[in-house]
Amino acid sequence: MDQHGKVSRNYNQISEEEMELRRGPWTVDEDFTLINYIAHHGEGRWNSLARCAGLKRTGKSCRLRWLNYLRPDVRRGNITLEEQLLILELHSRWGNRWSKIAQHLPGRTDNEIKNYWRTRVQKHAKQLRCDVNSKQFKDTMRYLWMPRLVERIQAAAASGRGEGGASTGATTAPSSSTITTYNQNNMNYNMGSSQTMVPQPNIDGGVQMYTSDNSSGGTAAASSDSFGTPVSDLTECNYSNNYNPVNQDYYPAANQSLTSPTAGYHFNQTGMDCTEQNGNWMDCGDVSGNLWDVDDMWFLQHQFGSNA
DNA sequence: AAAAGCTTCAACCGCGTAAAG
DNA sequence: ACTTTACGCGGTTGAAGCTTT
Repeated sequence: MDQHGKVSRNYNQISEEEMELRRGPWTVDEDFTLINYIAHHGEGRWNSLARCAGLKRTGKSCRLRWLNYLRPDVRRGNITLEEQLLILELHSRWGNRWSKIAQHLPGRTDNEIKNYWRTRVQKHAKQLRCDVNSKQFKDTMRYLWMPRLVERIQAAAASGRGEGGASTGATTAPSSSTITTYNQNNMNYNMGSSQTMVPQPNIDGGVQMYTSDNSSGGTAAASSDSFGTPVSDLTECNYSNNYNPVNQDYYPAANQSLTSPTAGYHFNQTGMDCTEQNGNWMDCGDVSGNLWDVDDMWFLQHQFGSNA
């Protein structure tokens, strides 16, 4: 038997109970049992924990349930703009190192980030008919999506001022004073009062952590994040809207007259400004056939001469 | 209203590796 | 030094919910 076989058997080694090991979704009772047991005895030693707690589960299953779901500091709900930006940045740096990426997103699990990547980002790559690992796609992320995200964060922060709560907690955009510079590998995006961003030579090559040094991005925010967070990922282009974390509604931005994020950027396109086309940048609910695609296709074709 | 298709995400699996014996 | 055990990571799956037709 190989190593894997051994491991697999170890988690299920209680032969007399093997037949009655439960699998699949956890029940409320099981959750309660696990929470209670860990509250009294702590984590770790998952196999014995499962046995001692009287759970008909493998240690592996208990560990996963606890880490990804029951842990008190786990954040659940929609990935915020800052988190999206961070995920894109860190993934471009580390690839599918989900747990490593998750370490920089307090309260988020590697599983959740992985799911986000697969369901949102990879889906988008698929729609653009390019490989998620291709240079084209990576550059599209870097030069198109990430600047957009930065601008959206900035816009959210701007409109959030005076809204109360819009800059509290990790679920919302940090204030503009928090966001100063977004560093990518080779360039920075200034996040001053200007709406446009100009790539600049990188200074330190580091990753700007929007949430980590701010206590609002830590576990405190996690525990208070029982309400959802903005539905605002790459594929849901509510750019013309803002999110009210209090009532969880989107509302039209009052003084927002944003141009395309690509406008003012170095690869500014002509004749493709989405604002010109419909007067409402990315006024769309989903990516399918929307302006993201048009923009992205344009970018891919002009930047690389690709027929992606 | 119902069926079909699609999306999301919790849970599982296989594997590598560190720690313990 | 070798074997066994435990843990953690990344990939994959499938059920449930949602959307579209």
